[in-house]
Amino acid sequence: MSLSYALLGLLSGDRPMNGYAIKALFDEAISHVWQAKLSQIYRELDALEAKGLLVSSIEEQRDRPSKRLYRATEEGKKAFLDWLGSVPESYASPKRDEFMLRLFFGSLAGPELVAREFRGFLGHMREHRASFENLHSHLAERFPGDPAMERADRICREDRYCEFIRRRAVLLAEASIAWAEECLAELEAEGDGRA
Amino acid sequence: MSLSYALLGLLSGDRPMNGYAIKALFDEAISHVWQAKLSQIYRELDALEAKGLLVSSIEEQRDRPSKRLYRATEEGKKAFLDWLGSVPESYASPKRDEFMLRLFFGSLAGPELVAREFRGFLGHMREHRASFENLHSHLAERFPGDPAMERADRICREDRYCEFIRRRAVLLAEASIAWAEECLAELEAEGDGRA
DNA sequence: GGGTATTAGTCAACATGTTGGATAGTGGTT
DNA sequence: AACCACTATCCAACATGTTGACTAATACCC
Repeated sequence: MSLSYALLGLLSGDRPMNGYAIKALFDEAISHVWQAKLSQIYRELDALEAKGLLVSSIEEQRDRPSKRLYRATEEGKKAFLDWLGSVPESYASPKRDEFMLRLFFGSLAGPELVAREFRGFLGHMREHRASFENLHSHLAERFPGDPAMERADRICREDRYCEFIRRRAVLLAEASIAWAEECLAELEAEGDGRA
Repeated sequence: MSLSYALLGLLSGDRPMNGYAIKALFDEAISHVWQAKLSQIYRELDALEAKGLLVSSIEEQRDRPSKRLYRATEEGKKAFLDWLGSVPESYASPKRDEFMLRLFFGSLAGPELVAREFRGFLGHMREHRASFENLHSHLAERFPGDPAMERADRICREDRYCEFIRRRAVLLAEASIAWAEECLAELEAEGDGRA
């Protein structure tokens, strides 16, 4: 699946990374594209190393716990590039949206409850949109002296594809906000008329 | 989690349903909100019955395999309504988008490959959008004589919240299409200039 | 000196999702 | 007659994702 390719991709560069830093990178840069928990990342790194697609080495640090640095083997890089060049099975991402499911049962909940949920959703989406406007990743600050993190930070700021991704996130957030405002207005107009 | 509440919600009405029909309902009406495989649905129905939230009965059919009809118990209905009235933990749905992940590694893939993926994505999204324009669910046709399916069909057509959901799906699809067209145009403009 | 936060990694258990096959009758196609 | 598609249920195995706990060192605050 894709998580392993994401890891291989991140570790295909010349700068090795440890699990903890990868998690930070996921959270700051990839979280609206792909999410993963720390324990999942570690497990996956283990599995990839067992398959010979990654190798790891321990780096001792003076003032901190020592860390295990991973890098892709030649085989790992090849596996990643093969995946990148392959045709994706599907362009549809799996849908599992609790808010929408609740909305589906809206008639059983009643308009007031639904309106409340819409307000919560709007709050969330507005925050979400704002988070793109004033965001630059803090990876370099959080991992001072880590070349992999400095590079990642720079890429997130400069890379055109990262910019594409950011633009889409903003557009989708705006579409969702406009939609929710319209639905809420409809619900409230009716509520006023009745109550 | 939410799948069990989705099932309880569907089975809280006065019309019992069997697993196969529930799967069809998921596919036709809820698929862009929540997806589930047949085996998962059966397993979940089992678990809910074991907890006393559902009861089942076998209905023999002349010309077809007999089916197991589920309906919610009073306890099940209560559990569903409690969930519906509760505040959702999060309005963010888990993100796991393969296409976006590939795009994140765009610089490693190169503009031609990325452009190809964008074309695939556009094809998918245009189909997706079109599927809302000429769609009315065929549940009643597929399950002739099944009152639960006739009702579900009608609700999907008439219910305002289903209409909200449909509208959002269309808006998001349109935003994605506009975004992808713009990105693709940028990539192609550059490709022409160089090639 | 004690509590808490941060950095770093590991593990067990559980929850959820996916794949594929077994079973079984009906109806239609080649 | 052989094969496939549809309706229907169930199960085992595996893959993936989530939660929470545990270890350990350092730093920072009170």
